[in-house]
Amino acid sequence: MSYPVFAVTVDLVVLTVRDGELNVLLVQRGIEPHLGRWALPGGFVLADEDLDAAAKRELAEETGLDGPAGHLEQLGSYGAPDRDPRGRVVTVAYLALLPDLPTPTAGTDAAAAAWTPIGKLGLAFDHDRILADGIERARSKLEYTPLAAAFCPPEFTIAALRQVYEAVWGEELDPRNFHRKATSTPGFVESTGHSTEGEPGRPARLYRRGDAVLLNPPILRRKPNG
Amino acid sequence: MSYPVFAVTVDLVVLTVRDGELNVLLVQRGIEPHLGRWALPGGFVLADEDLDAAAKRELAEETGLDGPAGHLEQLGSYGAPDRDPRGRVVTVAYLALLPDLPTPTAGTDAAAAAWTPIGKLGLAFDHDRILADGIERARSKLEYTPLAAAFCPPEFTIAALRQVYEAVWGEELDPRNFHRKATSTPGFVESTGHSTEGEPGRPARLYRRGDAVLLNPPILRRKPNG
DNA sequence: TGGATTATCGTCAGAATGACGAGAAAAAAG
DNA sequence: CTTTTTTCTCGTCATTCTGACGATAATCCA
Repeated sequence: MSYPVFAVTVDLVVLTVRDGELNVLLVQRGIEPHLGRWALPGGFVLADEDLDAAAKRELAEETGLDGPAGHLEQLGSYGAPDRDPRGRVVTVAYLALLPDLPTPTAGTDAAAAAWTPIGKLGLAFDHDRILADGIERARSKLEYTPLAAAFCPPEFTIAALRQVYEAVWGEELDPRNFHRKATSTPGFVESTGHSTEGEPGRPARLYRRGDAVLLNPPILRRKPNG
Repeated sequence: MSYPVFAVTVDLVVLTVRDGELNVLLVQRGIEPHLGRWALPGGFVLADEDLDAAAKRELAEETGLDGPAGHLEQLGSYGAPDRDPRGRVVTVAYLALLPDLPTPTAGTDAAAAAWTPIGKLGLAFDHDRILADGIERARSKLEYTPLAAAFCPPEFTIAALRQVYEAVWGEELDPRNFHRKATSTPGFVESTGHSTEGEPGRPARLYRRGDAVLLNPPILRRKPNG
């Protein structure tokens, strides 16, 4: 039996919140095809490597991060026959949610790497589509899971958590109602006993991520469909 | 530049509700590897074929169905290096939700095809895992989307819709509260004006699927985490 | 004709939500 | 040092949503 031959890559939608805005990690391509254009970071899956392992490896290469911080999950696969001029390439996209980090270093095959606010970006390949799918996944996951904390450092205030929601959803939330909701949903956050110091305003209690996997009840956006 | 070579397959988790139970479409393998064992239907992606097109083609081959009935979406990709003894094979799994259909015919490479109630199945390859992921996706999608109607014929009663929820979730729902919820959630179902005839009990009004993409508010399971 | 069965509507208490007032605790300004 | 500003935290209240369940309607079946 014979069957067609493919190359398999992983591409990463790495999101973070900087200055109250949702940002994505992009690299400027240093090789053909699409040389010089901006694209999602990624690369080929190695001969003896699992897909998840390839995604973790690429994430570590691009961000220097390889601890358990943040969140990484598979987003979906994209395999249109003409999506890569080099031939038949299927890419498995992953979504990563990370706390704010220093500007990353450009990896091999990349001329530059940068955090970029989301918007109309004109990326290489089908990466605009993949990015849009990743953003929608992140918006939706914030409703039903405690993953907003993946955007925060290990200890964070309720206000910081709320600003994550506001940045990802592009929607303002009432601080008082959000505070009630975050602290009363079981397993969302747990108090550390510490507080902020030196910031303007009343000091805020610091929390860490709770052990819930799903938020019950969820925190719903006002208009999931627009 | 050189990079590893892969084969790419699509595998289908085809679910339906039969006799109040959630069933999955399985095929008995007619070729090596795993000859004679039960597995999810699937096959290789063709040389000039998109992933979604391959999934649609396989679904049509296995069920004879190719209209817009039911629902088909990508579930996820699985690519552990040792998941197929023939070599490096990445499979893109799809989830299909269909109304109850006659028993399907076995396709090529399959000795038999059958609807099977879900449970501990011992499938070939990593298909137990893929099936479990598909079932969990279906359970979750019923909470937030109107996709339960994909399990029903074009016109259906509220009771039939409720029985879909009960079969997929394995949980009984109060008929009166479910009726209120289904008919009051905007875009979930719309009345056709017809009613059932010849069934025991009071005739039930028939509905068709509404135009909503998301249920707002959602219909939540009692214990999403177990 | 009467009972069984299922659909549909209604009621009521408790939970969750949205809108907003008000006090607490700090830094910043005068 | 006092006042103002800022932000956090708690509380109130009306509205909506949910779960539990009673009651009636409309058919089939014996």
